[in-house]
Amino acid sequence: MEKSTRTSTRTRNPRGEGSRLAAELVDAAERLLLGTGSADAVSLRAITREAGVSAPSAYLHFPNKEAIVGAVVDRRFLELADRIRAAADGAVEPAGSLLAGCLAYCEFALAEPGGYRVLFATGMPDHTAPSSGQAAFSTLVEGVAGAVETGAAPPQDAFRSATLVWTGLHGLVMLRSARPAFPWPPLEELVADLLARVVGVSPAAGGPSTAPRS
Amino acid sequence: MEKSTRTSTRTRNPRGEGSRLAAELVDAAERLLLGTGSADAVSLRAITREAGVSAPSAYLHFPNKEAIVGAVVDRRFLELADRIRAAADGAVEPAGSLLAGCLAYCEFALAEPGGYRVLFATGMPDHTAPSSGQAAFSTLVEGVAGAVETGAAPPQDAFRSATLVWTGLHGLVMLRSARPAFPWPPLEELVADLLARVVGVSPAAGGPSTAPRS
DNA sequence: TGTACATCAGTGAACGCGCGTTCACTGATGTAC
DNA sequence: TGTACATCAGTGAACGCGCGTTCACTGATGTAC
Repeated sequence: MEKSTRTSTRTRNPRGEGSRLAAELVDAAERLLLGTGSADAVSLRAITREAGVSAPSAYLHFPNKEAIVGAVVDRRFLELADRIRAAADGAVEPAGSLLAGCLAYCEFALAEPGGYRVLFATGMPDHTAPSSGQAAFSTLVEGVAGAVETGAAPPQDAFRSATLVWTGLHGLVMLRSARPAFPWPPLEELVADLLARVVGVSPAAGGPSTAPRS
Repeated sequence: MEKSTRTSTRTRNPRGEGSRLAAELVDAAERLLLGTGSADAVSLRAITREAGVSAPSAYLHFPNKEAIVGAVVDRRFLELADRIRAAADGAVEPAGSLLAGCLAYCEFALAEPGGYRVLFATGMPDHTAPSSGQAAFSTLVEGVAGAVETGAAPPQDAFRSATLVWTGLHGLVMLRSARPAFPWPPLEELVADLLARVVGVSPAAGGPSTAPRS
C-alpha cells in the first residue's frame, strides 16, 4: 500500500490538552479508511502509527478500535448531510434543488469511494442508522415533496419515491466504483434520468430525457 | 462466529483423484464467504480447516487464497445468471418475465447477503467482470427490449433502462442488508414499482402502482 | 523562593494468537521387471 | 509371484509478521506549602 505521510517527530500535547489526541486518531483513521473502505482492513496499530503515536495511546481515549471507526462514520455522515443540504440550498427551484442534492450525494461517494463504502458496511456495532443518516434521507423526502408542491412533479408518495431514489443512487455509486470498466453514461445525465423516471420531474432544467413516454 | 460443521476425520482421495480436493476447498471457501461476504475476512487457514485438511494442502491446487475466492465468485455468478434465466423463462409474457428475473436477482442477493456482496467487492484481482456477470446483464437488456416489443412498455433505450434497473436492484438489496431497521416496503411491491417507474411497464400483472402519473 | 508531590500525556516491553508460505517428510498405491 | 521403485495425496514443523490488549513505567508540568 502507499506510504504514510506522517513524520515520526510528534510533540506531546500540552497539559490539559490530551484529548486532542482523540481527534488526531480519528483524523488518522479517516485517512486510512478513505483508502480501504473497510473497518477491519484498518488495524488499530495502523491508526496509531498514522497518528505518530504508540499503540497503547489509543486506549487513553477509546475503549477499542470500533469506537474510533465509529467516530469516523459519524463525522462522514455529518459531512454528507451538510454537502447535500448545501447543494440543495444553492438551487433556485425545488426540482433543481432535488437534482443538486442527488448529485452532491453521488459526488461525495465517488470522490472517496472508501469513505462512502464504510458508511454502509455491515458489521458496524449496531451503529446502524446514525441520526445524520436519517437527516440526509429526510432531506431527500422533502426534496421530492417540494418538487410535487410546485408542480414540477406529479402527486406521489414522497417516502416511497425517496426510497427508490436513495437505493438508485446507492446502487449507482457502488457499482460505478466496483465496475469501472462498465460503459457508464455521464453521471449528471444518469442521475437526471433517474429522477425523471422515478420521481417524474420534468427534465426542463437539463438536456432531453431518454425516459419512456418522452 | 459459528462453529464449523466439518468433522475432523477425512479420508484422503484415491489415487488420481487428488483434484477433488480443489473442489472441496472451493466448497469450503463458499461456505465461509456466505457468512462474511468479504474475501479478506476469510483466511486460507480457515478454508483448509473448514475442508478438514492441513493448510499447505491448498498449495497443491491453488497458487494462493485469491485463486480460491475467485473460483467461488465465478461459481456464484454462474448460479446467479442461471437463477435469473430460469425465473424469466418461467413467466408467460415479457413484462412478467422481466419482473420475475428481477425478483430472482433480489432473492439470490437477500438469501445469502455475504454470497452476493463478495461478487461486487472491490479489491478482487482485476477479475472485475466475469462473462457470466455480463450474461446476466444481457438478460436484463433483453428483458426490457422484450417488454417494449410486445407493447408492455413504451419505446426506450433498453441499455440505458437496464442500467438503471440494475443499479436500482443493487442498491435495493445492498441497503436492505445493511439497514434492516429501515421501514422497507415489501420486496415484490418495491421491485414492481421500480420497473413501473424506470421501464414504464404497465402494472397490470401486479397490484396498483404508486408511481407518478398513476 | 524552594521543594515535595500530584497529575498528566504518552511509552516500551511483553502476552498469546492467527496469518501466509516454505520445506522436507510420510505412507499408501500403482507399475516394471 | 515377489520385490524394488515411482508416483501421488497430503502432513507437521517452522519461518517471520502484525495483530489487540495489558502492564508497569517515564518524564514533563503544574500546585501546595
